Amino acid sequence: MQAIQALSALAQESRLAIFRLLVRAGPEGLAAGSIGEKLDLPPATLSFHLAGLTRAGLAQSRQDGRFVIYSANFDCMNTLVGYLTENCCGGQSCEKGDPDETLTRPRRRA
Amino acid sequence: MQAIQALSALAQESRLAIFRLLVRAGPEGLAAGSIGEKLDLPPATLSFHLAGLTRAGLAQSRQDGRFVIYSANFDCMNTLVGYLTENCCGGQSCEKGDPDETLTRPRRRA
DNA sequence: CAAACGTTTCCATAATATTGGAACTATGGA
DNA sequence: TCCATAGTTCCAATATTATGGAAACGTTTG
Repeated sequence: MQAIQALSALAQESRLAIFRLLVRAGPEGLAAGSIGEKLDLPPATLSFHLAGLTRAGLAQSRQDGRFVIYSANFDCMNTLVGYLTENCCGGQSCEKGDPDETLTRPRRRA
Repeated sequence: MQAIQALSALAQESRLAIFRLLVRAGPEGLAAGSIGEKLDLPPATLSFHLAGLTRAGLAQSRQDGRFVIYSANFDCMNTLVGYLTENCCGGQSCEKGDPDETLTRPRRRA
């Protein structure tokens, strides 16, 4: 299951922080260096985590001059959220039990 | 962040399988033994993983006679999905980029 | 109480992940 | 060409997680 890869990629403080940064940065992405700067991560460690996110398909990189720009893969994230939603509400529940549910996951027809 | 706890709880084959089973079982839940049987996990290993899911708040247990019944915590799962949705679409994107997006995550107004 | 059953705890082992320094690679500019 | 900048890879130390046998723990039943 590749959901597991994505989940474990996000299940780590630094990587989750990196990913959040990438999401906020949008499709433009961010240079590796500025990520490391914002999160105060040494280059080797940062590279390790970026590789993890990339391997999981949650991020991608392109080279721009001397910089390597990383950006979030929104499709992948959507797929993951979709998968979790199936796993959470696949049967029927999930609608009941939390009246605020519509705030986070609009239902299909009301 | 307790999202990380939930994410790492799910980021493991056995635990994800257990959780999926619990979700499908609904609020009634399942006895530890029958989970172990279905997934062919030795008692100690199963107990270890059930403890992980419980620690993460994704599952809960109640004792019923000689059995210990585990059930999924749907609220917790909703919270997690909500958090991920924030992290994915917090800015604005996520709508664009994949025309099939409506299949997995219906948008709010069309 | 004792035996049987379901589950957990204890423990040791093995596997996997995380960390960061140092050396290496690639790119752009003097 | 040579240097500075930006990142990656290599490597070794450390830390965390997973696995499962065996013993202990509650509960029900005889």
